Amino acid sequence: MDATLTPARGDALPRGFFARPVLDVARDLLGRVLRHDGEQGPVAVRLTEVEAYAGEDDPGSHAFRGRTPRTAVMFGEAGHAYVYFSYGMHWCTNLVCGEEGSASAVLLRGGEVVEGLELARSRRARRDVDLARGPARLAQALGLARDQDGADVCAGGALQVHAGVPVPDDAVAWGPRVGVSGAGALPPWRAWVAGEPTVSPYRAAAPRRREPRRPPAR
DNA sequence: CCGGTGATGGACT
DNA sequence: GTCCATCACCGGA
Repeated sequence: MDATLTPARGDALPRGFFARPVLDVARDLLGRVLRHDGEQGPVAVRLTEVEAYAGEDDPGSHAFRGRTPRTAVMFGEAGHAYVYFSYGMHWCTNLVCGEEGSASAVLLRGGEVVEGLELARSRRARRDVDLARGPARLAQALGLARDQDGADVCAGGALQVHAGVPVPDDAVAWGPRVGVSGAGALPPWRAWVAGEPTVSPYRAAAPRRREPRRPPAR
């Protein structure tokens, strides 16, 4: 094989990569390339921002209240995608980690489109740097939705994580999680590549203001 | 640049 | 009925 034919992509990461402690996987996912070969064509994203969720003991995790039909994938084998629907219009993508049953996962929060730029552009967004900036836009750029929930990324299927270029420790930044109430009480489990423009802006989890219900106008 | 807020549907209590 | 692991758009400075 001529390795120079796909110099930047590398082999798909094996299941053993994901079947490790979630913080290790989160850190090591930075710089890797998530590729989805969908019906409309391939799009690949170099991951620049991720967030770790520890499972049933983690108040911020969907697994916190135990196994439900929606979260069943999280309780399964590492190396599968957990894709969930949020706010009535967005899809977000996680990769299940650790030992089976640990329900730990890494939320993919941001990346840089490195393949399929035209297709990603056609799926909306204004500036290229925003195409996969934020978990919902990342999923949208790649064309990930309900169909990919539970997909095995280690089985040679349409969704794979390629080796990419690992990021050295001194280029990895850590900070509080985004959009999770009580995130400050937890260790900083969000990791990103320092200085990358594709990292989503940090916003403190502002408690939703509760407005007293008023009767509908008119 | 910043903060406020509406859109919109499913999971869960 | 309430709560979202969000985003885009708007108006103000």
